Amino acid sequence: MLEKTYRPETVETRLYEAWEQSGAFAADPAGARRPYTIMMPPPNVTGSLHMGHALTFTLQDILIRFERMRGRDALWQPGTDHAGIATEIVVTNQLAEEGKTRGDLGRAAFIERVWAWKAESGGTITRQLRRLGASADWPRERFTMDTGLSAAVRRVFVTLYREGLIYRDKRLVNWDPVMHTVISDLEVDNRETRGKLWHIRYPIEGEPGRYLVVATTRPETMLGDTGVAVHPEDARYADLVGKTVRLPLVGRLIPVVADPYADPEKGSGAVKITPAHDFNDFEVGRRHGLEAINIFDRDAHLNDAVPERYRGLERFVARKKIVADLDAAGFLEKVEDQVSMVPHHDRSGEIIEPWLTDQWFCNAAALAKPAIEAVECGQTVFVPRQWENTFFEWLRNIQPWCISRQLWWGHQIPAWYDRDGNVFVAETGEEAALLAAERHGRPVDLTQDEDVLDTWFSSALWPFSTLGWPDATPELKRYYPGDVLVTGFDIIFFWVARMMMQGLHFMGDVPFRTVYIHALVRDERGQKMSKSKGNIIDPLDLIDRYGCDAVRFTLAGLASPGRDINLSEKRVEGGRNFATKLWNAARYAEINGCAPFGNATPPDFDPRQCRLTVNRWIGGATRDCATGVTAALETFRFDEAAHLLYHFVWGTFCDWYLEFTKPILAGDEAAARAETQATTAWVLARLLCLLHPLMPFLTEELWHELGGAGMLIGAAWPDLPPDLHDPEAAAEMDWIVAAISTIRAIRTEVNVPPAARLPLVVRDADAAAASRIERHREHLLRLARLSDIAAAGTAPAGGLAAVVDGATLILRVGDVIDLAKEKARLAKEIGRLDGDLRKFAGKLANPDFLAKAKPEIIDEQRQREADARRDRDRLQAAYDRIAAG
RNA sequence: GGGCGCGUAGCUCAGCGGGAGAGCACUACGUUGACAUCGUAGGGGUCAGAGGUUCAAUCCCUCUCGCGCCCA
Repeated sequence: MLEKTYRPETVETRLYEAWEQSGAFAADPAGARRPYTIMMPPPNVTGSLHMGHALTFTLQDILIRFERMRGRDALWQPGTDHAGIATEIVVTNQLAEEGKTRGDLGRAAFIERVWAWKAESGGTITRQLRRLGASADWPRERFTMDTGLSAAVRRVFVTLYREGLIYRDKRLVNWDPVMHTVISDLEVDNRETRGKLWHIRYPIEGEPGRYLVVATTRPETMLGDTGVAVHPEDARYADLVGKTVRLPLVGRLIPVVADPYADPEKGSGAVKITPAHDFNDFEVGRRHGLEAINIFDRDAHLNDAVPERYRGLERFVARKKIVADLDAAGFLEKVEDQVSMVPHHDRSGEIIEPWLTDQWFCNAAALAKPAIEAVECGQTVFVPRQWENTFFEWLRNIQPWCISRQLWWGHQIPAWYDRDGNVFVAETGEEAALLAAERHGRPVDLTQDEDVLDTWFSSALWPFSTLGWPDATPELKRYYPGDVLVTGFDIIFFWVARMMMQGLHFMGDVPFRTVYIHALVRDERGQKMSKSKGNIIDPLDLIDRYGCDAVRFTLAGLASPGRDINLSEKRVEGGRNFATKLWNAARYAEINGCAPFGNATPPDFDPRQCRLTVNRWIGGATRDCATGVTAALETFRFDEAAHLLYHFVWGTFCDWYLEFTKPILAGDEAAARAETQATTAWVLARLLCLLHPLMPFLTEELWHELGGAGMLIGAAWPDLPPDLHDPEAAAEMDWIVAAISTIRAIRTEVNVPPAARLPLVVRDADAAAASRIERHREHLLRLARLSDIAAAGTAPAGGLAAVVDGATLILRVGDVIDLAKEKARLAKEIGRLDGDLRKFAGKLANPDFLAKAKPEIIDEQRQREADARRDRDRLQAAYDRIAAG
């Protein structure tokens, strides 16, 4: 027999191993089933599972298990990402603790060290995914720096280079002066920072004593100024355009130009132009032919392009000195406090320095066009749809993508240089050597580009590189494009857009048909989880304490579209309680001979053949539930699926069906008992199937315990016939539920002790109500705690009246009844109905309503009006009887 | 500044043109061999505000206020 409560810790590991070892997660490329593919977004190889992972992988696993049960050949392609910068930072920090630097080791030793770290910690995240129940096809696990995937990276790089879509260029880039690497625009985090606005006087050449005041948040870059801009329509400065000013501290003459970039409202309205150290200034400089003078070295220390006294100073040290010097020389007009956006590296936290360097770029605009079109014409659809705007917005304004990084951990760029700096791009060094030899007419020495590629360059290829591309593998043919990509909105730009671009370019088709964007997981008060706030909820800790299924069910239930998830432990407790509820229902079924595939259950049982109304009713209700859950999962409404199941299991199956059928199971009518056992077993088996994608462990365990054949993970998804639904049975049982609920409510209202059994008198029952009462007499007696049910033509004394569709129910409570209180209770109810009746009357008397509303709506209103009137009249009669008595 | 989203019960959220819902919390009472991780019942809301469209608005449109996020 099942234990009293479900103990996840005794079940989860055992079942997961059983699934994995049986090959239940494996795709079947050679089979005949239609494929269903989800590419797992590869987590960082050295990372560990956080709440966001728990959400995204739970949702993916739900879809995979659902479609697998629906008969699809499900491939959930797992793997991990080398996460260039993130991993390099981790290992560099480890070295720092040993008092060493990356440079002390040298490139080869450093990379070896990272591989060692990967070997040590790389299994963590995949072990944690297993704890979450993720049914990924593990033997197909890939890593972005695998041999195969690295070859794909080189093939893509070389191809795009030859197509002119990858090129080398000298541009202003985002430079991290501590890590000494460039990063892409997306990796820049603009943070609001309190700073100052310095107003500096630039003397106008040829007009002694006159100054042009410029306002800047970065006075130290003035050493690289090559112009000053004012707005073309700014009358204050109109006469200065075309003149020159003499740069303080430097002495260089620089022109005043008219450019709309200068905002007359901001600061003094005049801005210094430093083309080599500001992205906007770079553009202004280009428009006006201004020189770009680079004043920083790779450490953001001032270089030889500045006056000698400032050379070698770190940028913020230089700032202080320059401000002091300007002040001393009378060039500083004023200083204001100002909050401005300062670019930081999102990983290292360092302040970014815009810096002119040679880097590799990818022509993202060219690749973006097909990606935009594919979403425009619906080849790929975002769910929720509104994220398409975000996608379009970014792709339509996309800038060249800087793909080179001055790191060691990653895919080294397949470009080689000869001594003259000529570049040879090829998939291998040998090939590059051949190209060089051809060019020079003899073999020459080459050195490979030191840089590596942006991590996202390889992730962008994930949907096809994991399937064996560039080889034409059967997997590639079969599983590309994937069906759904499940991910968070924060990587639409980083990853989704780039997979779209590369997929379309190299595979000629989108990488996935649907992109399901889920929300962020926040804490219970809606705050973002972070280490510094100390509000992190660890999914593994939750799994330990509440069980994996409770966590999964909770997350699914909270996954409403377009809304962030505020997770509280109370919710998970609710999920755990639900698991216990289901467990106990199954336990009850087992005790009563209703195990799904036990001896009591004929294998050819068809619930449509049931004779008892209660069994016909639950069969139909199960069908309705299954239909709803299927529709919900098909449309990514995980919340709806969870809620439907919760309410059906708890509110319908446990609260009513199991209660209704207890007397049958305990009774001695063999046929009725057998039918009920079979029905209970049948419903329970379907419920285990329907719940399995959300709660895989609990359902699998129950499946086994109750004698299910094979493994539930491989069972078929319930596809129930429409004629299971029996409207008459549903109406009848709904009536009984309403009658019982009504009687219970009255009892509570007048404080009848729960244990007391009271007689019920039924008055003025119509034929349907009378027969329902007769057929379900036992249910009413037991669940409403009645001693007797009698029909009466006359009103009994001392009764509490209530109306249930077609009958007046009078609960006899004897002499204890307080007549005044009862009159008040009835009057209140009558008053409520009168209010409803006024509303209906108003509507039904409105000619516009009758003329314009849909006929079925009018009928419905009429029916409701009639029902309300009838109920009101019955209550009024009861009231009158008391008043008369 | 541009864009997206959100204000519904004490809290967290569904619903999104015709009867205001769930979970949790709260109150009262607990009975029947699945379950106290439970049962039964109850209280609690001018659906942010103001206009408009409509026979009908929590739902559609406009504006206002408040909050969040993304991009500049």
